Amino acid sequence: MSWFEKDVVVDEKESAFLAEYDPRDYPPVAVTVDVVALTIRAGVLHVLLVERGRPPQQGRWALPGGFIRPGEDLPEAARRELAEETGLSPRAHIEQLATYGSPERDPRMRVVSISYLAFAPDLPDPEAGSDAAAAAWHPALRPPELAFDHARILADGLERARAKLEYTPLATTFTGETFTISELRGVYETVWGVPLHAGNFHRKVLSVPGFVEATGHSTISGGSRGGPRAKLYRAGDARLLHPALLRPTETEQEEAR
Amino acid sequence: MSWFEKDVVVDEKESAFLAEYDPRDYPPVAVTVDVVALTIRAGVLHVLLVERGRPPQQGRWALPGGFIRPGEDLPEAARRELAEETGLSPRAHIEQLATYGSPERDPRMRVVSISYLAFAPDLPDPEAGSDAAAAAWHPALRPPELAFDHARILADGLERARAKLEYTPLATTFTGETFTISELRGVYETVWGVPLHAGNFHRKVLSVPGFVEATGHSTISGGSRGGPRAKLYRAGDARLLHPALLRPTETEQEEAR
DNA sequence: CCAAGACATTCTCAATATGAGAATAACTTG
DNA sequence: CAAGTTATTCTCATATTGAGAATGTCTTGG
Repeated sequence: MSWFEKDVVVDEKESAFLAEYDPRDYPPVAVTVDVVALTIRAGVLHVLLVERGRPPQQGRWALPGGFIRPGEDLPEAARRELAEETGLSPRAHIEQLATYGSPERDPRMRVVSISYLAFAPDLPDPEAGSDAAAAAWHPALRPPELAFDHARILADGLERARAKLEYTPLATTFTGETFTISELRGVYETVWGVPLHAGNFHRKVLSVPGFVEATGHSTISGGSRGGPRAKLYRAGDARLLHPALLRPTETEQEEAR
Repeated sequence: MSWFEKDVVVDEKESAFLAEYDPRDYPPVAVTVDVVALTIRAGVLHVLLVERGRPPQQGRWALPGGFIRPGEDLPEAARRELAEETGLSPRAHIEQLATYGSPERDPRMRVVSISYLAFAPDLPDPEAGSDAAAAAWHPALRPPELAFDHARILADGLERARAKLEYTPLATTFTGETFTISELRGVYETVWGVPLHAGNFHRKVLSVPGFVEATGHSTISGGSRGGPRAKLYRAGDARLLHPALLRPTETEQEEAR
């Protein structure tokens, strides 16, 4: 139960105040949501971008996003933008990333942007929406030049994604319904950008309670380049990984040279 | 260098667009910052609250905060609110927590609030500011009934603080310039709400590179209830703790019963 | 069909990190 | 001065992790 469902005291004085209250007395600020939607295609991390169809910065690529609507909640707006501009499934994991509000970030007026981070399994190429001339997946580490401060937002989203893989089972949101341990390892290697020890990764994933659960099935055939058929798993019910699956540290990587 | 310092192409079409652009075409939204300022007083975690001096919800306690000003950056607004309403030092650690924008969260109009989390060493009682009838430290775990959705914001801030102690040296921002290992342990025990093993904590803190560095000095006298004089340390230069200092897990706590 | 190479899965071993309990010694207060 | 507290260091058993390797199953190219 949230506060506004309780008996909030609204006496005469407060009623009078609300009646004469003029929202236009406050400095105008526009509020938008922007979405950093990530997926993995052909072993490379990709981010969804739209080509701006109108000024400012027309023709440049930007994160999908737009103004929030009256009566619309923030996560709702983020999901709408994602679906609207790209036709993406509304089931993708989505979480708030951060809010950007530097006074100079948009030349039109004061714009405060609440960014969201979304993870999705490999999806078909998106459809262009009304606001965008085009929408497409781009390599997340080598994107085209981005509009506004979206390069910074993307960088923050990538770092959040890398960190989240450590202590949550979110890597499974990049895979299909079922997956092999190797596919899961591929997600980690792609997002972190480092190769992992196959044997240790296997041991670790199976030892963390609730990370994955066996389906009892195996792949129909071995890998395209050989190897036995792998067991298939699905996401478990854990929301946090205990103990966490930590990235190799810098010192360890230096030692490996 | 940020994007707006670069050669952004502003052609005639874009200039024309900017000229005829009317910010008032967008639905009115007010943007505020709210600050969850935490400190430890007498071994208890406290949060800074102000008593609302005007409707709505006049008389209720709320997090310090207010509308952002034109041309003012978000972190800047958070620091200003903290200093303005309470006289707190602007040097306290402050970081963005999350943004709340449910359409029903304020009866006046659509209000989007960007919350900030601040840690400060024990400070004197604050002064009331212009917007607040009173400002005071309250126990963070048993606060008075809070206005709007501030109880939820406080809860999120507390969880963030607990998590941050694990992998960052932020506990040192709750202490003075120098501190003993026991004082540092006290911070962890207070924020996490669990007793820690003194010996293991001591070993851990000294083994994590860059967490603390010795000053070469010791306390003038032993603790108020006895014990030897303790060595004094200051915060080290690490920004992250490797390996992290993890909270006891639920299962471990259950086992200890 | 066969040999070579790829890959899933399981093990072994050494190095680290952690939880518990305890030993030592330096201070406090009554 | 005795008793109780606390800082600091150790010991030992248990987990966790990094590396390297062994095994057996498959795919691909002759």
